[in-house]
Amino acid sequence: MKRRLSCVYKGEMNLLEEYRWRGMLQDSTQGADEALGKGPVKAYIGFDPTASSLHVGSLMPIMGLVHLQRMGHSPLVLLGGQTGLVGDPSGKIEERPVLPKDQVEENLSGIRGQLEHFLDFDSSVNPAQTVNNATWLADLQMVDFLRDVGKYFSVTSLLNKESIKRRVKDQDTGISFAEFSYVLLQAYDFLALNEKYGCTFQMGGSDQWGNITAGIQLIRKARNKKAYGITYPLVTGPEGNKFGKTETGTTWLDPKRTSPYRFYQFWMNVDDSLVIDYLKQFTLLEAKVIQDLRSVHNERPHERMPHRKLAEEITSLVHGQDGLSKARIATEVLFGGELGGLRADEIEDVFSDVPSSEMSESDLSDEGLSILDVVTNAGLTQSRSEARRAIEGGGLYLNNIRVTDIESRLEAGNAADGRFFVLRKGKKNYHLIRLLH
RNA sequence: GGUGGGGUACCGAAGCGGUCAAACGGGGCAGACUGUAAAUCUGCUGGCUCAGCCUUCGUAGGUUCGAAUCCUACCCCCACCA
Repeated sequence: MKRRLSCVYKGEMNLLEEYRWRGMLQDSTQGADEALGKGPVKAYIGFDPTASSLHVGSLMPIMGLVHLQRMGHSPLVLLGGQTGLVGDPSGKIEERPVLPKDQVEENLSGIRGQLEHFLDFDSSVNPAQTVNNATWLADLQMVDFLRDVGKYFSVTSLLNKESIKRRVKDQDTGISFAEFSYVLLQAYDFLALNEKYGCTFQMGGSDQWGNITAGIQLIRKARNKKAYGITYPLVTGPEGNKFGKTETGTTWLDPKRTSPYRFYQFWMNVDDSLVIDYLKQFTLLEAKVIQDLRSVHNERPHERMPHRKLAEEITSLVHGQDGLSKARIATEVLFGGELGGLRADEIEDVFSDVPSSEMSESDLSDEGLSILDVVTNAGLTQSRSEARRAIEGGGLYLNNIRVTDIESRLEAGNAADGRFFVLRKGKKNYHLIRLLH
């Protein structure tokens, strides 16, 4: 059920124009437009293996590659297995911790798996490819590197790079030689990809501009060949704050780290002022469709159609139809919908994020347990008194049905599909009890 | 070291012999409204076997039928003076 996103190159479609109207173009080097117009190209983006999963912050470059492939170009994904061992100083205030090698390995395979949701690696015409720069960096000799690459860089110009300048100035943190040299490694990556794969484009976030142009210069000076670069704008939240972070942490693409439900909710909760931008940047919907969504939203904002569409599109892209339907069921249930029709495995799935405990059937023998005790033991309330007040105030639910009687007892017969008790205090405080037979 | 003021529930702050589980404000929780937002409104906000009982007003004693409130000692804070 992998989507076919690739297609044969058609000269009349212009990638940069697509990026422009979608608000995905920050900057491009001279001649990039013409070079793309001449025929299919190979373009690469490097992904950082600092974690075993990508998060929503990487979505812009990923979508960049998706558009690229849809226009018949070939995307190349560089997994920086080696550069990950050094650490890129761009956009970082402090030196980063260096990761152990086996961790980097593990991260690489996780990331590769996620990209398969977006890119077509099996196309006969323009398949996506992943490359690990260990291929050329692992056995590189220091002296060779200095001669072939180092020679082309002036320290003065390196010191003038924004990412380095800022760190050199800061007396407290400074910059290590490893990080200082990072830009050379990335430039060398581009050179290597250019030679081995005929790659002529590099793309990346706007913080990568300095690294990208360094690569282009190296290719020009060392091989007298032309190469190009494109950067995507930085995605920010409503107050310019960091995108993708919520109270519960980073929003990851890995369903084990961020459940499809939470992922879906992340997009549902996007600020109104940004939803149209995000539709352009993170979905493949066409201009006309997005325009229509915008007018619907202006007329009936409370329906939040663009949010729904945004959440659905991206969730199905990242987690598939299956993930989307899980997220939908979870949304309905977690916002107070009926629990009755759900099967045990669906309940288990919906409430997988929720604190839970277990109880054996014998605990509930004939009399059952006082709901007050159950709620308090589950940690939903601090004391029986508090549980009592919650019920009196109408704020306690069993299996999404309001509990009205303080005296009511929990019995095996109440369990949803015979296996679960779903306790809820207020709108969002859940506790799941598994009934063991 | 001297003088004065003070320690009250999650926080701020009233209370100064019984009607005090303790006003009021903030925060928190819940309900209504709503767009899963904000604002607003309502209720709750020590524990329990809950029309009752038990434990709480810096700590330890005492006076009293009865103490957060009066007395004694101690501990800690703050202000001013040295």
